Amino acid sequence: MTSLTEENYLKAIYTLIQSTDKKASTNEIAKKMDTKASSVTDMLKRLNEKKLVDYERYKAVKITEKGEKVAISIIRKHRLWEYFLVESLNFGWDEVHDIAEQLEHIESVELTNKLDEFLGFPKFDPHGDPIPNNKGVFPRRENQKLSEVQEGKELIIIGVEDHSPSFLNFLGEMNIQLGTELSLRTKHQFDNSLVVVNNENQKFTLSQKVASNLYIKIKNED
Amino acid sequence: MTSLTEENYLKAIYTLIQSTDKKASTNEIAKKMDTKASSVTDMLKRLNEKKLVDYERYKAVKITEKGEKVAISIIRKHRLWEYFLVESLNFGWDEVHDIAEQLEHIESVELTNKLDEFLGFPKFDPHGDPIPNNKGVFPRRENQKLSEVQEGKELIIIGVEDHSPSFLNFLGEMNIQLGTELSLRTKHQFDNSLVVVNNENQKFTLSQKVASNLYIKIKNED
DNA sequence: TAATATTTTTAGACTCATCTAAATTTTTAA
DNA sequence: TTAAAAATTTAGATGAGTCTAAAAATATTA
Repeated sequence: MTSLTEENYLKAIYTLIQSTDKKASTNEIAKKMDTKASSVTDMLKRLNEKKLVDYERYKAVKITEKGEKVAISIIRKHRLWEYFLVESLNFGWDEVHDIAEQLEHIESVELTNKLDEFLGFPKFDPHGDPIPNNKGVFPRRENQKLSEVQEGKELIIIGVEDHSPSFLNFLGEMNIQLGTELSLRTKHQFDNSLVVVNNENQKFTLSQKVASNLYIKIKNED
Repeated sequence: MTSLTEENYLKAIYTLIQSTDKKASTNEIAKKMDTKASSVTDMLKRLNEKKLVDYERYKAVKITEKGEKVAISIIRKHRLWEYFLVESLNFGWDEVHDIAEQLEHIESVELTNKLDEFLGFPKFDPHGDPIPNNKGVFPRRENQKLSEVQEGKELIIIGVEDHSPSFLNFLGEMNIQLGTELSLRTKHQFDNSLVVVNNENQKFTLSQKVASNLYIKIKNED
């Protein structure tokens, strides 16, 4: 049995290890969980006891296979619920995070699988993040960012890195959503900002920061 | 802010007061919550502190208006989620209780209302229990039980009192579900068992205990 | 109404998850 | 390579929710 709090720690540790490297430090976890380092230490001892992480004091933690399974299950539930909230209940993609944070802890494998089926086995959530299947396998997603694209290319927005409402609202104002097609006109050397054109022939500039938060797929390239 | 545990106590107290009379005793609450009387006392003090119940020691508790609002909100969510699980996800009516017990604590008024809308504003859940609307008002339901019906009457099953999987499975074997129409042939004086006939002309006997767990509406009577 | 039974509450302890403040270990950099 | 800085852990406390065992209050019944 894993408690709600334990599940949240495991999710944090798992995503930290994914995004950075192979281990997560106490301080990193504390920052991500918005808690104190001493609380993290306490929890790491408990998770180690339960064989959900490999932990030795003063050394960064690794997640065990058992712990990884829990983390992936939470992520699966989170993303399926986000999909449900947006596609079935008509929430905006900027409104679903906090609700999904709660729903991800509902415990019932059958519920998760029936929800998955009801939704038509979606591969990506409303932010373009891959949804693991019931075996825990993630679908492959292109990991190229808009900031890495060459001038002249045509591309499609397939995901966002930053999930904050402020960023998502900003994209909304620019008429950018998943599936939006853009053509990259110019890359300014000076600040790495980009000039892009959309399907309605609207031209606008995106800062390096914005571009590095957008996952894209080059058009006609597979 | 009400915690998950506080919400469960309030729900228990509210339903006890509904079903019995005007007040709930410590022991009754303990039984319903499957916990010890001393734990109940502790919780009643806390709920009283928060003005969710009116409590004086050694006296049975009453729920306040504030507490009632919380309880009704939990019941609303529970029943809407049950409806969703059965109607959208194809769960059986005997499988949804435990999952709904978890989902009822998800905190988002907007979610509840959007779910309600998505489901088409259902008035009754899969067990025939009334679903309060977003103002907390319950739809009216006939409260007559099968055990109170006179011989010769035609009736429709509109609800069950006992929600246990064993009872619901038993009904399933008898081909009884919500909406099932029956005609009451005979009432045996000896043990108050009933002989009924369904639409397919199958005749069977129902014990007093079963009959007193079925809510019905007399056919052609409104 | 007094004795007994039942119900309810208190006292004290436990677990989970958290905190602050102080101590320890590791890392960095002079 | 040693001193300072940073990261991490320990010690001790707190709050929510629970428990057992004992005490107190209320209800029952002879």
